Amino acid sequence: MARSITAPDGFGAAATHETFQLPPGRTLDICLNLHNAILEHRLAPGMKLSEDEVGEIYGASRTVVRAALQALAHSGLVTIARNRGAFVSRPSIREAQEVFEARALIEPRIARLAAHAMKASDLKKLKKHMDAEHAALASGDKGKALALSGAFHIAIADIADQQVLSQMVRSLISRSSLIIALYWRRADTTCESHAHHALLKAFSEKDGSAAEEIQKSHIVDLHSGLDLREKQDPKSSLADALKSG
Amino acid sequence: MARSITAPDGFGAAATHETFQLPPGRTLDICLNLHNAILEHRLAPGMKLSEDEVGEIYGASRTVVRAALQALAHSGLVTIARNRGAFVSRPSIREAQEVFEARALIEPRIARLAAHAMKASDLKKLKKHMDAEHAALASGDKGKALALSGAFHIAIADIADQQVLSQMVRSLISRSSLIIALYWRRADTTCESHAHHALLKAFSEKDGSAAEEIQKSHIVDLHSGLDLREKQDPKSSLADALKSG
DNA sequence: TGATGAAAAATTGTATACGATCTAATTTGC
DNA sequence: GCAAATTAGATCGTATACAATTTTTCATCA
Repeated sequence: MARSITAPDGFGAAATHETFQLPPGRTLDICLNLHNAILEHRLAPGMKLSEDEVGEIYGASRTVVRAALQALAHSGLVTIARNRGAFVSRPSIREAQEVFEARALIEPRIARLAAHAMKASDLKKLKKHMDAEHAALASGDKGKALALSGAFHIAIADIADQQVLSQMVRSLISRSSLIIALYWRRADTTCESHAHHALLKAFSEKDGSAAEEIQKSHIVDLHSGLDLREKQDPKSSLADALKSG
Repeated sequence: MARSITAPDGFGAAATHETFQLPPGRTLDICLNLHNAILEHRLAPGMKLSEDEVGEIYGASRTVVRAALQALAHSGLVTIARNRGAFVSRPSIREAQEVFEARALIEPRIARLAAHAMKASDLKKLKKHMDAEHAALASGDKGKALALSGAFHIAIADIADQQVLSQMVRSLISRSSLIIALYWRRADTTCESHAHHALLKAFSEKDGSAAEEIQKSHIVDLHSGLDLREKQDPKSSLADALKSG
């Protein structure tokens, strides 16, 4: 069965062909599809992505699948181990810290630029994103809601019209999705929406400084929603327990 | 003739296996080699990188070469056009602007972090980098001098010990090399050294604020050394000339 | 002479085959 | 019964073959 690829829907699809610097084609299709699946948490960190299996699913040969997996590896969503294959990445605690620190550096700047470049049509688009996110949350699809929340941040970067920074943000947000899958501790995802609402207000007033400030706190807040304490692995903790017993 | 690959020398080699998120192997070897060649301006922007030709040079099959070219495409040094092949990228004026704006945002922060993390051994390493750069410049190898100048910036990022930001800087500096090949206008490359000296002083005094400030001016200065005025392309200028004649 | 079009050559896109390496299951020895 | 070694299976790394596409060449005609 060839061509059973889900068409990327207008909203969830945060990645374009520029994300992977690949020409259009089947390799790119598979990239985008896997990318979405990972962002929506349908593929969990650590999961094996066998070349044969993926090829079977998409009706493509290993040649094409390999290229797709290597592209995803370069964007950090997939980790390839020689002679062992490809796995959905498991960002370390260290990497999680750094990703959110990088976001706290870059995204506020982008928010400021976006506020200055903001047009009426852009505001409408952002509003639609928010509505879609609410709808997904209401229907109970947390994975999709998270992906849409990321898409909101990417939409801002696109409005700022800075392609280089925008690519960086895309990569950081993709990795954030994995990080959240691994380390998120809060039950409420709703706090997000408040920040997004506040951003929208700043944008509508073309208040760059406010947008920058709000975005910065928003990201710091997201960061603080993670549980990034080192957990000693079971083996050593067992040894400790027995030693002191 | 297999295995005629130049061993990446300790200094010029700014890229590691993490730059491409590839496991060690021949694909990575070819990546690093092409990467260095581009950074040292031995391969000019726009040059065709035929799969057969590259494969012949490195004694590898097209399978391996293709993977290497796609990895380089993802890092922005190579542009792939479907059914037409791979070319050394020609960054647009727009992209040039954005790359240096991004550097001006990220690198000063890294310089500050590096200043705080700086150890005596790190200072020595940086000094060695500068000496190597001077040596290359003295011997007239401008390409190598430029690559080493980039390596200096990357070394700072490594000292700051921020892998995520470090990867971004690597990518930006690689692209800067192409940008300089296309748009550099100054004859003197020596101005660089002064900034690097000043940075070294700030580092030795562990003065983070000074390092941040110096790095920012340094990058703005580099940016101002480019000629980024739009040149109307020959075709349209010809049309204009005839229309008004 | 210059433009047009068709045929030939070169180059990339993809599938498949085979060897190398890793994983696991089974056997063997203690 | 348990650990180590061996073997069978699965998976990846690479080369090569063929199809699809582009580029070049060259003959033809206005």
